[in-house]
Amino acid sequence: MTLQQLRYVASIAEYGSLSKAARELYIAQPSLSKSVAELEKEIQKTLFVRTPRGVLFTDEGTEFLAYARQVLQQMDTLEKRYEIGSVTKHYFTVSSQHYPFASEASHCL
Amino acid sequence: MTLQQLRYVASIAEYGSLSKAARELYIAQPSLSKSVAELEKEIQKTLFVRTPRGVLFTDEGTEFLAYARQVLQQMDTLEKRYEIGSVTKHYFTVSSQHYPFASEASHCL
DNA sequence: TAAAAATACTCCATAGGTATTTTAT
DNA sequence: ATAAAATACCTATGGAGTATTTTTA
Repeated sequence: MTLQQLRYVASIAEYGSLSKAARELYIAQPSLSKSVAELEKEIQKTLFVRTPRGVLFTDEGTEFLAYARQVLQQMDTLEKRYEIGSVTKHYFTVSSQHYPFASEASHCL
Repeated sequence: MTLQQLRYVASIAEYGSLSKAARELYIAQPSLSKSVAELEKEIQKTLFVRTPRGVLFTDEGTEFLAYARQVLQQMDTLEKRYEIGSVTKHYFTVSSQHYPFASEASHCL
């Protein structure tokens, strides 16, 4: 059981479906599906029932979610304290010189 | 920052040295060393000073430890609730037939 | 000067990806 | 019929390994 899996379950609860949660998490739906399937296997419990409209949490799933949120909250507190300028926030910058011929070329677009 | 890293820091605090903690955790000392080095780099703080007798936690390290233990405790609560017969407990069994010649051979040891 | 820790690699397990099939309304 | 989830397979990152060097009371 990993923190990632707890985060995933929390997101699925928030968005109501694996597909939506995957989109929000910027991961592929099958990756998310597999991750939670492994978690369910590990704890030997079904966290939610799958329907063509999304998922519905079981009672056990709801209880699990409560525990998961406790962990995530403590982790959040820790990260807030120590990763203010987190490494996870990346920036991508492009810079270049000004080439007059490029301005000319752009007229062709 | 992973749960593993938090567990590692907690163990190092408990045992007072990377080597001892590594032994208790059943991992190699260099693996542990690298793991905590990466954590320190991530949070941009030195958790403990290294001496030839082990480590001494800094004030910042001690504070971090408190936060880490909060997370670990919640995780522990969760795991206690859901992993009673955890997958992490493996068993290794060896079985064989009885070969008379093997008994004979053992006399040569 | 001997212990503890750090460095330099190697390897492999697994998290995540794409393509596709199955399922249920 | 269609959107959601599951399955199958592939790839690559990083966690853990061994061997070795560096450090300091």
